[in-house]
Amino acid sequence: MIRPHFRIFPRGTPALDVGVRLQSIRKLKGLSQRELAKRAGVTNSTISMIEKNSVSPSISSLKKVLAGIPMSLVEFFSLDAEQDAQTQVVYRAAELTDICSGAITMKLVGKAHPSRAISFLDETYPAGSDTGDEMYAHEGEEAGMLVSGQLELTVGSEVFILEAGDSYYFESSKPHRFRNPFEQPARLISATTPATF
Amino acid sequence: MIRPHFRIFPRGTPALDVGVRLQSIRKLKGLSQRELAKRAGVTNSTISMIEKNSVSPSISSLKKVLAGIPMSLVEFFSLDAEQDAQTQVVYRAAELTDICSGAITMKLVGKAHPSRAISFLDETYPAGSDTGDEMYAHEGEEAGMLVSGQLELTVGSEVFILEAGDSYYFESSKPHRFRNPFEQPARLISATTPATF
DNA sequence: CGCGAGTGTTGTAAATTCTGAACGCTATGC
DNA sequence: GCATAGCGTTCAGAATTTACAACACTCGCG
Repeated sequence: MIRPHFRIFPRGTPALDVGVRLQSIRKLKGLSQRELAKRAGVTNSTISMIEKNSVSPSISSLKKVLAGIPMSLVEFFSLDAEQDAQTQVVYRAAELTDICSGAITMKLVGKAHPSRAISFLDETYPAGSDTGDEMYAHEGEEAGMLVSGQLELTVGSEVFILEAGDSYYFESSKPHRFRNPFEQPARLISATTPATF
Repeated sequence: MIRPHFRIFPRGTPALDVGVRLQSIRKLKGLSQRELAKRAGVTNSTISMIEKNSVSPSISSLKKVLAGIPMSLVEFFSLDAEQDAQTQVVYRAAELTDICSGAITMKLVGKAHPSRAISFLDETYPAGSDTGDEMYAHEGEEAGMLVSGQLELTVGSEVFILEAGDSYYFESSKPHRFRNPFEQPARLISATTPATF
């Protein structure tokens, strides 16, 4: 039973870095290894080794550790899956439903990128409109999600057709452009940083 | 080595039945233990013990096993988390955002229930309104999510105050009622099956 | 400086998981 | 009946993970 599992771009299995992910979450919560260990009911050495990827923890152990955060396994691996999104440009609606079943929030899109300090906008592209023939390229990052309609997004040499529910995240330094060559208006919730327009 | 296994919130520790979940997925794919083991690069005894919950597999092992399905860890635990959702009535915003980072789609709510054939509605409850003093009880299932405002939901003998982002899923046969005793209007995206109104 | 409390990182032994090779069972074919 | 092939289970030993205790380090303080 092969699942097509379409991917627009590669996404090469990024070695599921449990350790790094756990460490970043722990530090985000302002916990030390020992403190988390005490809450979770494990020893600090366990935390240390997991974070250093010198072991592959058992489900029960990881569950215990995460209970000290607290965080569920689903959440953990959801966050973990976002790691490899750093180079990902387009998130298909279906991709997101694999995790949260159907759609995405802006937070999710932005969350996929480690360094985020973005403000979201709600844009509407009437039929036939575009952002100009020349490609934009400026400092910062850019994220967005198409709420309705269809929209053509060009990033670098790649051209994507966004459908409702699709979203994107890319470095603004990559030349990019939006076009709506379709008959329906397109509503896009987008964000840029720093605010360029 | 007994351990209390603390939980901050009840959420009735559903014993994370990795084994049962794996077995059902495997059979769904029409694979035998040996066949899956061969694809996954583990031994059949490993599969057997995992399914019998006689071991708590390591992340690496479970990942290998799931790769033979194929299925990601996120998907596996997402499905696993849906198990205990069958009796779960209220999903807090935090619970859902923890998974998909900020909000929920209706599909997620419905997905939690195995038998789903529901149509969603978008309802608005003005301040002070309710669905009547008598409790509703009809055949089918009911799901929904509060988009804005606050709303009081009574299911059986339990009363919940839904905040924006909270959602619910319950059997419509349980007597239930919606009330908005607050000052703000409440917008609710809900669904019933079969369509009762 | 010396001290105490904090951090993360190791050894070693105990506990757990995984393998490889059995076993018992059922169904099919000769 | 007997052999063959499939299934899931179970056992002893190898491999891995975990606990416990020590270690080295930093920081603030008297």
